[in-house]
Amino acid sequence: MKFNKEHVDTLSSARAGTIETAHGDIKTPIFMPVGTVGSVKGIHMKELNEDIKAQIILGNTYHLYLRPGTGILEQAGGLHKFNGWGKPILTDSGGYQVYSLSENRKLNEEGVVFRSHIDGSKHTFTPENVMDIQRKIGADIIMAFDECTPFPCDYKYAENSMKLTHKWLDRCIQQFENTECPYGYEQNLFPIVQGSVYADLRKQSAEYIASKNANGYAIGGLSVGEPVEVMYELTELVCKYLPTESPRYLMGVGTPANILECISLGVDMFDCVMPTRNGRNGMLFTSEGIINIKNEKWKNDFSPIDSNGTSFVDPFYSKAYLRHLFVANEMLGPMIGSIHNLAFYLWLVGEARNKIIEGEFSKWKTIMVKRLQHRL
RNA sequence: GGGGAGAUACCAGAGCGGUCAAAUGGGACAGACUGUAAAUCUGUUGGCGCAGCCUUCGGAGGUUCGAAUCCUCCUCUCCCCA
Repeated sequence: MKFNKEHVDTLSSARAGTIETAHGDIKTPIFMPVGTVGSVKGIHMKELNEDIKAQIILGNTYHLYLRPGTGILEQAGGLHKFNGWGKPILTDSGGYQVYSLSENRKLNEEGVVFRSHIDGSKHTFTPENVMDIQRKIGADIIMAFDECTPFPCDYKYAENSMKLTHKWLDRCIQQFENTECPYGYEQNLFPIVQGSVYADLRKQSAEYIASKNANGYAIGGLSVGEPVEVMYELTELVCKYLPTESPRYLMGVGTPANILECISLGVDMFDCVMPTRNGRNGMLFTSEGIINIKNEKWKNDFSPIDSNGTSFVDPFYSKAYLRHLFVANEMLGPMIGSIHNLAFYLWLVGEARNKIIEGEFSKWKTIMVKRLQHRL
């Protein structure tokens, strides 16, 4: 994998570049739609590709391991062939599930024992087998196994957790180097910075991770409930210690405004369930602000969802019609909401890239952030 | 014509002497959602000067310290038989 950093903003740390992978190039900054179980919920590959213009999507190790299982994925020839997405894929390691499914797991030095949320069966995840699973899934970018710390999190816990994540990283690297992709193309392992909300731990973690000479670096453990200002401060801090010549991935972020702010801090890659989950639940992100399409005020608004939108759904359906679909509990409503939001997110990062290249990013960002947060 | 059942908040429907401004669904309205256990979850849904008070359970009377709950009559609905 190669990262060509093409432009750097003069007034901020924003960068525009290209990541070259075995399944094609990714123009950064980029937003990656989340397809946990191998499916971006409610979205056809054709829409994802042609309409939303996604360049890379996510999958999840924990979920794909449980269902359909690595056996099926190997038989299929990897996730790309299984789900029909020929472009790059990134898989999360299950580190987020250590946090989100904390009720259903036991953590120790060796790894994590999960009690399956599907059938209650027990499954041990270690840095080694998480690498093996991600090899079999066959994603272009695979993530180190980490513990995403909760918020709030006391210093001692954060410190121990960070040290554990570092030890696990070394084991991940070891296993990664001793194995290869069963499908014959290149995979890349991204290490993850932890350290909760503590600046000294974050610095320590970033420096540790940066020493690993990886093809990309991720920032984890943020957007788990801490104030946004804290998230921005720590992202800024961590970016200072991560190599400038490699892509940086801020995991799980975020709102459109979060993304623009963090692009300006030097982040290149983002993923978040927000455009799909919130889109399914009737919350639309637009360049004019946020719409709750279920609200009564849209019932007789026959104007387009977004007349300047980039997806075919935007001028094609009216707000009144989309509201009707949600109120009537029609599955088309959540599908349109998801397509719109994803297309908007991809438009937003594409526009950010253009502005960086044009040297207009900082000015544009300031105006956009205000508009994006406005509630319509 | 004979016999039976019932009328409860926007709708359906519990409640069958006090702990009832009235369960539970649905609907309506609003909110939440950040590496997805989520087509999910939460709140509000008689009025007000709101830790209290006022007016509500088809209508009118009555019994009782106290009635959505018991009695009488009235109005209306549904079911069965002829």
